[in-house]
Amino acid sequence: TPPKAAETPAGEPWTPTSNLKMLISAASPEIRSREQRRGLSGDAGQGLPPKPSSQEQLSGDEYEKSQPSRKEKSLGLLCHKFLARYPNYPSTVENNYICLDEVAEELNVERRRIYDIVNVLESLHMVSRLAKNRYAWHGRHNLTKTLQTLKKVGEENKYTQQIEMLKKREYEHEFDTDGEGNEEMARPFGSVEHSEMCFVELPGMEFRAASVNSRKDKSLRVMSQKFVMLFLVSTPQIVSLEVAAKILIGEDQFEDLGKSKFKTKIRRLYDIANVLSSLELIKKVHVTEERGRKPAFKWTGPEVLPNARDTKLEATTATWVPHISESIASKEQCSKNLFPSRVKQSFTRHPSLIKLVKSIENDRRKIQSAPTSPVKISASSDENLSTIPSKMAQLAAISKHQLEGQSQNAEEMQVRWASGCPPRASPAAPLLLPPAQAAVSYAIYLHPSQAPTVTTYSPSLMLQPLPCSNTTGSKSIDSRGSNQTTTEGGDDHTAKDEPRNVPTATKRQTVQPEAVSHKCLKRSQVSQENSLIKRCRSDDESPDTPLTSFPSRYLIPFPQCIHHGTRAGFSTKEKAGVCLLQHATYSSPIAGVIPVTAPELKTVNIPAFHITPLNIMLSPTSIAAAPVLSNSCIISSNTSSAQTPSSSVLNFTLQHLGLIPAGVHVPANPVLQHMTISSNPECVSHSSEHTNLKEEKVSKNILQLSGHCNGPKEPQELQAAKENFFRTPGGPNTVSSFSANSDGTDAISQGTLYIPQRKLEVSED
DNA sequence: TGATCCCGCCAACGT
DNA sequence: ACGTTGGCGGGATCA
Repeated sequence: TPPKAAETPAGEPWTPTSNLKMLISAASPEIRSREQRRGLSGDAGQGLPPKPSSQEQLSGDEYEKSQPSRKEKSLGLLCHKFLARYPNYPSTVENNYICLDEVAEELNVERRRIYDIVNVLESLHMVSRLAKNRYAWHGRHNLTKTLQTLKKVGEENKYTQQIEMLKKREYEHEFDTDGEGNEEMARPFGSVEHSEMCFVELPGMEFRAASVNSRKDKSLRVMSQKFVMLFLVSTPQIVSLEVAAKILIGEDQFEDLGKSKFKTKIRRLYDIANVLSSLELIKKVHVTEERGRKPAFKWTGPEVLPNARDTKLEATTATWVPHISESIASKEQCSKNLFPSRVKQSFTRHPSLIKLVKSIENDRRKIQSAPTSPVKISASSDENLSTIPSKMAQLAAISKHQLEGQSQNAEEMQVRWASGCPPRASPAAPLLLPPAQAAVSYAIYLHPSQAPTVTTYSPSLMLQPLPCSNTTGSKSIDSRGSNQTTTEGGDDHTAKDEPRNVPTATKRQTVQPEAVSHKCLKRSQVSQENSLIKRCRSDDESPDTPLTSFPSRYLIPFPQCIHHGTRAGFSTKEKAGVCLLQHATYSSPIAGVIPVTAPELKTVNIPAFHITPLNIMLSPTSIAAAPVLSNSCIISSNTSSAQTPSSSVLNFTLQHLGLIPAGVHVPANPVLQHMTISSNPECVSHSSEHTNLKEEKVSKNILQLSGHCNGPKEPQELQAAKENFFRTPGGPNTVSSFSANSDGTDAISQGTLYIPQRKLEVSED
C-alpha cells in the first residue's frame, strides 16, 4: 500500500527523494508493476505527479491519462526509471543483462528512447552491448576509470585551451554576428590533428564498447564522452551548452557550420545532459555572463583524480606500482621496464584501426546475434499497465535509484578493509587460494559483466602532470569572465568545494539550513536508513529480489598447468593483431578440483583445462593498453624477491585480477597499473550458497569447454571453441591466464579457473 | 519568448 | 526484405 505523502510541503518541487523512498523501498519494481496493472485507482492523488504543486487530486477519472504532460515523458525521468532497475554496483554476475525490448516495454516507451539512454551509458561504460538486443549492465564499476580516461583524453585534446579560446573569441566578438563569427572560431585551434577523436574505450571494455562501432559512431556515444571530457578538464567544472556545442562541432567534421547544425548539436546535448543528470554526474545551472544567462551544466560527479590514487587498491599495490610521476623519466625506459606491453596510446580508437576491429566484431557478432523480434508496446495488454504507470511507481523507482546511489559509499568503504585486513576465509572460496607457490599460473575467468577494471597508464599519458589538471598556466578559464555567476537550478551551494570522493553529491546538501534543509535532512536520513537496510540485505539475497543468483565464479586451482600452449595459441591467432584471443589450453587433468568454492564442481569431473580465452576483444590499442596482468608481479614472487606476497595479498590480488582483461600474456616485466576493485566481498560471499541449482549449468559449461580441450588447438578449433564458449549460458566470459616472471618466461604453477555462473531467471513478471 | 526536448521519420546497417 | 540502431530536426511544451 502506497503510503501517503505525509509531509510534502506544498509547492515544493517534487523531490524524488522525499518520502517516496519509503514507497520505493517497499515497492520493488515487480511489486509496483503488479500494482499498476491492477487499477491505478489508488495512486492518483498520491502526490507523485511530477508536478505536484497544483492540480494534484484530480477527480478520479482522468488521472490516468489525463495528460502525461511532457515532463512525465522526459528522457530524464525515463532514465531514472531505467537506472532504477539496475544496481549501481552490480555484483558480479547478477541480473546484469539488459534486453532492450523488455525494458522498452516495461518502461512503456519506444525503443528509440531507450537507445538514447543506453548510448550515453555506453559512453561511460556503464553498459556495453553484447548482442543484438542485449546489453550488459556494469553499473558504476567502471565509472572511475572511465572518467579518468576521459579526462586524460580530454587533456590531450587540449580541451581546456579550446574552451578558453572559444570564450575569448566570444568575448571579443561580442558584438559580432554569430553567423559569421563562428566560422573563424571553429578553426582556431590546431584542431585538425586531434579532431579525429573517436570513441574512448577502456581497456577491457573496448570490444564491447566498440561493438556498435560500425555505424558512424559519431554522435551520442562520442558526443557524450566529449561532453564529459569538457567537464573534467575545465576548472570550474561548469560547461555551458553553447560552448560545448561549439567545441564538439569544431571537432566533428569541419564542414558546414550552419546554424542548424549548432541547433541540432544542442538538442543532442540536452539528451545527453538528461541522462548524465539522472546519473547525477551533472546538474543544470545557469551561467550568467555578459550577455545573460546561458544554460549550463555543472559537474557533480566524483572528482576525477589524475589517476591511480583513488583506488583503494593502491595501498596494496603501491609497492609494486610505481607512481606515474616516476615513470615519466624516459618513456622508452619505463615502458620497457614498467610497461612491458606497449606504451602510448590513448584509449581512443583510431580510425585506422576501426577496420580491423570491425572485422573482429563481425566475427563476434555472428556468434551472438539472434533474431529478435521487436516487441511492440501494445497498448492493449491491459493487464500490464499499458497505461501510464502510476506515478507513484515512477517516483518510487526514482527514489529507489537514488537511494542506491547514496549507499554506494558504504559499499566502497567496505572494500577498503580488503586492502588491509587479511582476508579471512570467506565462504567465498576464491579468497582461499593457497599461498603462492613456486610457479603458479592462474587462469581467471572473467565474466563480462565484471568488466575488468584495470587501467594501464601509458607513459605518454602520464606525462600529464599536476593533479590539479589544468596544465597550462593560464588556468583562469574565465578569468575575465570572473563575473560568471552560476545559479543553481534547484539547490544552491554551488561551486564550493565538493567533497572529492563523494560519489553522490546529494549527501552534502544537508549542510544547508533553511528551505532546503527540510528536504535535505529528510533525504539524508532516509538515505542512511536505506543504506543500512541495504547493507543488511546485501548479504543475503534481497527478499524482494525475484531472481536468485548464484555464485558467479568458482576457482579451480589446478596444478602446474602449462601455459606454454597458451602462449602458442596467442601467437597463432593473432593475425588480426587482435582478436579475441580465446583459446583454450588444456593441460593434464586436474589433480583435483580444489575446494574452493564450488562444491558442485567437484561433482563434476572436470578435466583440468586451462582456458585462456579472452572474450574480450582486444583491439590493438587495448592490448597495448592492457598489459594486463598487472600485478602479476605480485603473484610471481620472483620479481620482487623479498616480497613474497602474503597469502592474503595474493588472494586479494587474485580476486581482483579477475577483473583484469588478461589473456594478453604478460610480458616479461610486470606491468604496473592499478586496478579498481570492482567486486566487493559481498559478491563473493554469497557464492557459497545456492550452488546446487546451477550444477547443471556448470557442468554444461565445463563440458563444452572440455569438448574443445584437446591438445593444441588449431585456429579452427579455437574458433569453434570460441563460439561455444560464447554460447554458454553465462554468456561470453573471459578466462585469462597469465603469469609473469621477471625474466619474461612464464612461470606458472597454479591455476585457477573462474567459472561464472548465471543465475537462473526466476523472475516473475 | 527562448529554453527544452518529445516524437518519430527514415536512413544506415546488419542479417 | 526485414529488423535494429540511431541521426536528425519539426514543432510542441515549458518557464
